Amino acid sequence: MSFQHEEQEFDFSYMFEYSQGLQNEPERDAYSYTPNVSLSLPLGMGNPCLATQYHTLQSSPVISVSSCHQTGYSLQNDNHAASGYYLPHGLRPNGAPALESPRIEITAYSQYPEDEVEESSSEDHIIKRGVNSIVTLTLPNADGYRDPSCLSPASSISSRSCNSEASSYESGFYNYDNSPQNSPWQSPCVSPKGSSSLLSCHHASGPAASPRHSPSTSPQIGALAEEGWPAQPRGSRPNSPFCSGGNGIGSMGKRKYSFNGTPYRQTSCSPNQSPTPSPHGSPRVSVTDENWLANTNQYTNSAIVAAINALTTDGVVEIGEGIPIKTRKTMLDHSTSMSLKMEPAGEMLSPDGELCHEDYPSRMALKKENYCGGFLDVPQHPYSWSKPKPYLSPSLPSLDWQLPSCSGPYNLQIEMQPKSHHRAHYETEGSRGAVKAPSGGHPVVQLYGYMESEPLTLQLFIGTADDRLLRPHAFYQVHRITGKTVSTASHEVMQSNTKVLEIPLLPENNMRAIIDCAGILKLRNSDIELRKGETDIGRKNTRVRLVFRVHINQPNGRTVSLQASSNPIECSQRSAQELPLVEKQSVDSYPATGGKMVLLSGLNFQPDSKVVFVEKAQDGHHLWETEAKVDKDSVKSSSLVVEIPPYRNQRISSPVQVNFYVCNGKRKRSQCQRFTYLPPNVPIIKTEPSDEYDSLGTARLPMHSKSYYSQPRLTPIMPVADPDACLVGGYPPCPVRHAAMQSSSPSSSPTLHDLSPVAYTKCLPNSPTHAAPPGSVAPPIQETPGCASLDQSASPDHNTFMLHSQGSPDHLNSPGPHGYHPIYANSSPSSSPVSHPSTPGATAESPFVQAYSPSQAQAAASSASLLPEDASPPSMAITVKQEPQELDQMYLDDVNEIIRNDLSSISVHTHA
DNA sequence: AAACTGGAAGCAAAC
DNA sequence: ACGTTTGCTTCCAGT
Repeated sequence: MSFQHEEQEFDFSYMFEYSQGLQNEPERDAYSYTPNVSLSLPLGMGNPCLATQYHTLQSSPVISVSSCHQTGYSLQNDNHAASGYYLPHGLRPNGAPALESPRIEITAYSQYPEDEVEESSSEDHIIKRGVNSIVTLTLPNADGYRDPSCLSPASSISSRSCNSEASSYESGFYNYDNSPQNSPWQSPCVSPKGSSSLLSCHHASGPAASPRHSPSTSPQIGALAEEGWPAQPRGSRPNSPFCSGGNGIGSMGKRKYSFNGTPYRQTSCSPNQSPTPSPHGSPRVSVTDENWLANTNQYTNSAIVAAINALTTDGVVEIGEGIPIKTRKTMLDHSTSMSLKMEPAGEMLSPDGELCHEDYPSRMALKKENYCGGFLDVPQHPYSWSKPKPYLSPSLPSLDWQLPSCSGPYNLQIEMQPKSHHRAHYETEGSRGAVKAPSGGHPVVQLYGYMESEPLTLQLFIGTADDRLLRPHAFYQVHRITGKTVSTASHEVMQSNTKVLEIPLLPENNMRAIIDCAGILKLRNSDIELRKGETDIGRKNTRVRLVFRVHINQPNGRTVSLQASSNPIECSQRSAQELPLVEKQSVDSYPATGGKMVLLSGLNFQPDSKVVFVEKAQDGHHLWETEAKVDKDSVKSSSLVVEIPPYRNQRISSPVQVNFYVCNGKRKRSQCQRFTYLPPNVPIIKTEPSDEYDSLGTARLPMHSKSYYSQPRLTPIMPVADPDACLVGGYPPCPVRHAAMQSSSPSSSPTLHDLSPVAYTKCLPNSPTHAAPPGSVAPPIQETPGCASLDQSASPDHNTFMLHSQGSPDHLNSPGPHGYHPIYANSSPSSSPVSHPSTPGATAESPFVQAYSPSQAQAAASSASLLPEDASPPSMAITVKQEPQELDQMYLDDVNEIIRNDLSSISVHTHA
């Protein structure tokens, strides 16, 4: 943490630079995006909102943001769409799109002195900022895979950074954390100089920034300058943008010698980067008033941006026009700034910096256009990818935004989930091939409900699989696979330092794509950790998810963006070989009396494997832990039968969500799997037998498709239901389809986020569907309506709590609405799973919908706020960290433990 | 020959 | 402070 100061300073410098750059950039605007962008809206509309927000924000950024959004929404014709986005975003207090927020801030600063900004609460200023900020977004960053600026620098909380984060959470900031990437807060907060903090987010694009940094910075800069680090060709060792070279934490020592040994590295890197290792996280913790202000500002900006995005996404044209050209330009610039990694495949950078593929099918070109245009609402013109196009319009939702998997008639589903393990390759290695499906084939993604003849572009990026909100993974990048064996065309683009693979979704193929062109690249931890603003730690952070997105332009000019994330994928060699993995469980819930045998299917089970049920408080403390009885005789490497232990309290009046994991040794634990204890009188959820079950040959327990990773279907806790749905713009959530695999779960459920569940819960009750079965393989689970709702409600523990507590009531409450979104948003990630509507068209409104229906943004908001209370008032008190529900806990656990320790909170251990 | 794969050595961080 | 364990990267070699 000592570094913080440095960082802050750096940030400052960055800001400086950035702002300058921005200003200079005016030219770029090239495209005015469309009306959509027009974010104007917000502005326009916004004034009121903004102003309000602004104030609000200061107090609680989150809230204010929400409100804005809502307001915006309400204003808009379609609230839905907007809402959708918001919801997802919601989490981020920043709400806003993480990425954006940072950018915004920067701009603002540049134009407006910090002082002014902070001081002035006037709407005008705000507005301006918003605008500026937008512009800012465009900032070129070059850093490689992850944009410091945009992405959450600190974003990922993971680990240690968590500490700080944790604290932040407590402080109520945690929301931000949620949106790690985005959250401008992260780094910004830290800096004492509040404003500066904002800056911090951005990476140093320029050397200038570096000055402050320790000398070491240079490397980064250099790297950035060169290419954003990703650019390097495989063969050559790319240095990661941040070379570890040496110093700092990042250096971690490892491979310092690399010099000798590995020529690659360092070379490019400047030896000195001192990255300020300290994760920004600390900053959060240390939020001071000043910081707060700064944050607030950011926040505000973020909020605005978010709102804008939302609107934009929706395609609200009206708004768009208001936006200054400049802004747009900036945006463009930004795109330009984006570094694309060139691949042999023939991709070309357009002058703009955009990546173009030669080989990409013409259709794709069209799509792309749509893609770009769509967001922007720019009239679509067919263009070839080769054309330099402004990269994503600002309107596109940030990659760390939580989006629903279904909206209205559309439903984006992962029909075939990827295998739970895929050894990622380092840049120093050759490709290790495309991610495969358990069957030997490849993951399959399909968009249901799309009847147009226009091809669409399916985006794919590597997301996190921890308990926090889904966001681009800092340590992994999707890698485009080409060759004879690859049947799917694709092309890469960089979006906010995250490589995104774009794959055509063709009507002739029923909008179905076989993902045989996506591998996973592992970036050196030291390189990433050195990045400025990066708070995530790479160690043991080896689980990822494939995140798919599709943006559908609507006749009304709006764009519906859907997202589906896969089950978690373990990417480390070792883990894949040693860690137990639970893919399915025959029973998701059972009365507190326990006693029922549950069949677990998965990998790496051993005769001495133990199954441990645990219940944790929101703050991560163990409330209860007991080892279940394993039927040693039936243990197979792929299956294991355990007896559900009785819950510690036989008198529970509502479902209680707990977790369990398989343990092969001290540090060899599977991710936590969810399990719900039901009150004696509650009907048990009915599960359907799974195919696998038979295959296992083991007990005849029906298997739930759940995988650890998979979203919890049943579990109320999980955001499963798709928050997404709620989120989705414009359309009511789709009935869940459950395809199995779906990604569902957004594993993302970040600790913080878990909140969503609450909202979730409420929504869900009605919809029976949410539970999503695991992948295609598993049959959907049948839930009893009652049960489902119950579960969710039950879960209040986690879900609900998280939200409240974390956010600190204030957030949520204050603006009312906001709380909402954030929550949902959070959940959404995970939710995705839930959301899949089985039938594309199905319209059944999900509870969410009702609750959130866009039009009623406010209502929703209010409701949202209400929900939490209802759901789990108690939880409110609780705090902070959520436990990862589904996702990978292994790693997370470690991280969480660290955090806990830091927090020094008292833990109660109850051992059964 | 190139792209995958599987395995493991070597080193540093975490225990 | 020291030894052991764990995890990360890089290499090597086989398919």
